Parts: sequence; structure tokens; C-alpha cells
Amino acid sequence: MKIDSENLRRVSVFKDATDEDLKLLAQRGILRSIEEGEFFFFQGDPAKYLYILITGRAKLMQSNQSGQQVNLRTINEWQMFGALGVVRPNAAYPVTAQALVPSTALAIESDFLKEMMQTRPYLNVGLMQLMTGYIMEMQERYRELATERVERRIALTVLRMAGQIGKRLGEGKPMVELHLSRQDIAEAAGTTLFTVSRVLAEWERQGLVEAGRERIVIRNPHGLVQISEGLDQ
Amino acid sequence: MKIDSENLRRVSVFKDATDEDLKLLAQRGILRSIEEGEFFFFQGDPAKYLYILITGRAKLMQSNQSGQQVNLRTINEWQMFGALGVVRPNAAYPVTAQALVPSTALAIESDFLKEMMQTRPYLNVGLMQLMTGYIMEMQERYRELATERVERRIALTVLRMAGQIGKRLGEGKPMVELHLSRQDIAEAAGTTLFTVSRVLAEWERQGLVEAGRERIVIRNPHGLVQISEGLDQ
DNA sequence: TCAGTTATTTGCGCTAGCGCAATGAATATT
DNA sequence: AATATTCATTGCGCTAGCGCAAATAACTGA
Repeated sequence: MKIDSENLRRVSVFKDATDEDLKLLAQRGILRSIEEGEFFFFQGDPAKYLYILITGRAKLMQSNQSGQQVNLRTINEWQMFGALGVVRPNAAYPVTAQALVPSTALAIESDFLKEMMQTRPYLNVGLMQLMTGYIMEMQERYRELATERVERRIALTVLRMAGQIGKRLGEGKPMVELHLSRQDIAEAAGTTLFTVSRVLAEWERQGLVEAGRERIVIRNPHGLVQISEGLDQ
Repeated sequence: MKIDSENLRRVSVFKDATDEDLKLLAQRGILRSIEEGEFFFFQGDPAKYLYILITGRAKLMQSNQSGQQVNLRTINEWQMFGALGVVRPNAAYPVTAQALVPSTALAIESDFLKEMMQTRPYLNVGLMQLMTGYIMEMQERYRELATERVERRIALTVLRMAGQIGKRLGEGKPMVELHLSRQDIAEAAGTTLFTVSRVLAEWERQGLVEAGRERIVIRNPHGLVQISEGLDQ
């Protein structure tokens, strides 16, 4: 399978690329298909490649010595990840990238993009915008974790995820469906699956969401926003 | 007061700059002196300037609606901060920058550096390295906050601070002094000053540190490292 | 259809760490 | 030297949220 190079323009970093550059990238990239639960790379591996997710969904996570995990980010189609090696020579990935569903990604050698960047200012700009966006999100999430109560953090997490990977149900209606386990949400919100389960059960009682196995339907987004802003109680 | 442009090379982003570039930056920069507790900029202000701390020390923090604060980073001499506006047009600072001691910083228009970057690849590289470093640190701290107990987090915070702003006491000896209030540490570790006080008291009993008013002397760094790695108990 | 696997729920007990309040110590101000 | 201010300590009570365990529900594969 070859990918259509024009599609690469959907990657934010490549939005201003020339057609030739896109072809070049598509040529030099290697397609890697991966089963659900498998890994693109592990924390500590040498960051020789950067990835662009073509189909599927992946998560970036970090674990401590005792194996406890935190989700740092969910990666969707046409998003770049693992690009650290482009900037830092001999860097190791600071995170592990795991496929949440069967996924395909284009792997590009870090050194290759690094070389391209020397003569293409748009790449520098694009990468920096990606990085600053990431920094701002991490700062925000850090603050949330440090200062907000769980229920609020879970609401913020669910809303964030809904924006990133939610599927609209019906036309115009604000109902959004999420395919995530309690564990996934817990790792992203920095809590436990038990607490997530309890909070979702309470929200269901209030008619805010509908909760199923690895499934959440947001019935009343506004209500969740209120919780996330602490405007309730 | 004018600053010696050669000193600007101590800024990591400018380490490969030409002498002319440094002069240019020194000329275009505006020196801002600020009292302890005063602010370089507030979260939400338009990010028109980036800063280079010349003397003193500052902290970057973020607050939520109810005013609770988290320390995201401590800025030392010759470090750049508030550089977001260089990458994102019309951006607002996502953090507040406050002087911890009387401080001086060189303010440079974001647009000016942006323009310089068009023709100077070394600036792009330098800024990206700064950003990736920041991303990695934030990811790590996020994971710590989500998975580690307070004592361990406080140990990690104190060790990190010691590396950044610690003053060596005596030659060769591993004793390091830190000028920080309990509140400062609490905000950086994501806890309360009470808990920090209790933990420091316990460490003092164990002979690991010496704690005073806005002062901590690390007597046994190795012991702290052990706590930070969970190797004790 | 049935067994096996995986995800979720919920009762229960527990404790880490929060936060008030009162006191004490250090520093600054007059 | 006396007073005011700021910072730190510590006793105390409390509760949010953790985490085990057992039950249940949903899905998978033979």
C-alpha cells in the first residue's frame, strides 16, 4: 500500500509544503501497520523515526519504575508524533506510543526531516507551532491535576477527548459518542478506573451521559462544561 | 544601563549566534528592572515580548479561576521565557511571570525575533531545543503528580530546584543551599505548605536536610535521591 | 449455546494529605 | 527596644478518593 502524498497536507506541520516535498516524504516514509494494543515505540528507545498516524488511533503514555501509567496524549489520524529526534540528536523517546485500535502510521527517519528542515522554513514554523500547542496543553493539564478535584478533571478530560476523538450522533444534535474504557479515561485524568466508574454512574443518574462498556455518549455537553468549570453546586 | 552583548551567548538559544546578531539583540532589547514580587507579564496578556532574565530569579505560574496557583518553572539568569509569541501570531501568555527577587530582564519584541529567525537557522534549532526540553520536563512532572506520593514529589522538586538554583556550600562537599519558602516548594510540587513543612521536619529529624526560614540546606543528597526513587521503606 | 475472558459496578474500609487555627520564630519597621 | 509583619510549625479533625474484593455485565470464540 502506498499513501496518497496529497493527503499528507492534512498534517498540520505540512500544511504549507510544496507538492514535491509531500511526494518526497511519502516516498521516504515506511508504512507500519500495527494491531490493537501493540506499540509503535517504547519510552527509552532511540528516537530514530517520527510517525504520522494514517489510520486508527494511538496514545502516548509514560510509566514510572513501578509500571504505573499516565496518558499524556491521544493521537488521531494525520497527527505527527515522536518527532523529538528531529530536534535532539541521539534522543530517546520520552514516552511509549501504543495503538488503541488497529492502526497504520508512516514512519519517517528523524534525520531525513532534520535535513529537509535546513532549507524549508515552513517546516520549522509548523513544528514549533505543534510544540507550543503541546506545551500549553501540558501546562494546563498539570495545573488541573494539581488544583482541581477529580470530578472536574474527569469532566475536562471527557470534553477534551470528545473534541479530539468524539463521533457525532445524528445531525445537528450535540450528542457525542466516545469509545474509551474507564481505564483509558482514568489514565488520562490522573485517577483510577473505580473513581471514573463512580463518577460516570452519578452523571448517568443526572442524565448527563449514557455509559456503556467502553462507550460514553454525552447527552448534555453543557452540563459537563458546567461541572468542568465548577459552576455546579 | 546597557548589557554586554557577548553575555547573551550564555542564553542557550543564542549559543551559536554571530557577534553582530548579539549586538542587534542587545540594541533592540529593552531592559526592565522589577522589584521582588512584581510581574513581568500576566497570564492572558498579549505576548508581544519575549524576555531574557539578566539578573535575579523569576517563576512562571498558572492560576485557575478560583486563584489557586501552580508553579510551572523557575527562571534563572540567562534563560529565555515568554517566547510563545514568536511562534504564534497574536498569542496570549499562558502563564504569569513573577520576580522572586529583584530582577532585570531584557525584553525583545516577539516580531523582531520572528523576523530574525527567517534567515538564521540556528535560532530555529535553539528555540526548538528549548521547547522540547520543556515538553519533556512537563511530561515528567505530570506523570509524577499523577502517580507519586507527596514525599517523593517533594524530594524530586527539591532535587530539581537544587540543580537549577542551588548554591554550593563549601568546596567539593555535596551540601547545597536553596532559598525557597515552603509555599514556593508546595506550589512547585503540587501540594500545600503544611505538608511541605511536615515533610521537611521529618527529613531534618533524619539528618537529610537542615531547614530554616526560606532556606533549605541539603546535607545528604543521596538520601533524598533514594526517597525520590522510592528506594526507602 | 456455553465457557472463558474482559470490562464494569459497587460495598466497604482505610489513609494520605488537606486545611483550619493557634503558636512560635525570624525579620522588618518605627 | 518595641511592634508589626511574614513565615514556619504542629495539633487536630476530616474527607476525597484510593483500592480490594466480590458480583455482574458484555463480549468472544469454539
